[in-house]
Amino acid sequence: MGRSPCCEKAHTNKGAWTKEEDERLIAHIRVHGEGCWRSLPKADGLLRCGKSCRLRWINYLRPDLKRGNFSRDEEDLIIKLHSLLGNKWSLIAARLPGRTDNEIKNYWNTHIRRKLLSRGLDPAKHRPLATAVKEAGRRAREPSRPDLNLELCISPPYQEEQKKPAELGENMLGEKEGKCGGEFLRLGGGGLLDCRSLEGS
DNA sequence: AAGCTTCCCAACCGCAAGTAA
DNA sequence: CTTACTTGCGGTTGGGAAGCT
Repeated sequence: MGRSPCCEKAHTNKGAWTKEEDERLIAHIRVHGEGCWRSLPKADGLLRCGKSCRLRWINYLRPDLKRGNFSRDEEDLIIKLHSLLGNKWSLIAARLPGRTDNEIKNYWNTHIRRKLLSRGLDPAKHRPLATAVKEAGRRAREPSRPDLNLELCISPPYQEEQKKPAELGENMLGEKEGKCGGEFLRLGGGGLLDCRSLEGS
């Protein structure tokens, strides 16, 4: 695959976005919609590379973003999804409306990961650290095998076209607010981690 | 109050995948 | 089929805020 620099670095701003830049970006997307990130800055006179514009919009400016603290249910769901999907933050985010992959990744690294470690659990495998180490050794001796096809057991991600949870008084799992996504994930409480079990650590 | 440390999150970087020419 | 370009993803980092001494 060919690769090229995403932008002419000499002519672009870096670092924190100013209010004016935000407003320009929002105005542009209101008129033209999302997409064509590469040509967006040029079209709108923004001294930012397209990548940066896309990131700013997705992670911060999008109107449907929830922001604020993660609820216990969200945290629980993240742990469950992570145990199935691993570090596939975009897939996890697709199942948490209003949350971005970046936000979830940050939350995982700063909160959940630490909680799991302090309980002696391997955040990568969701198993006790000693077991995880043993298993790593055993796997090294075994022939490699493909991962489970998770798409088979996880329902499609939340999509904007679907009925909005707020309108239904339900979350994206089709459940009343306040429940985790066990059924949605076909987990059925099969012994996976529950964030509540980490409380008080 | 000042200096230091830790925490958190927005943003950057590099790579891979997708796709148009 | 190959190349060039764009988009999206995951890992990492910089710096401001908050907490501590």
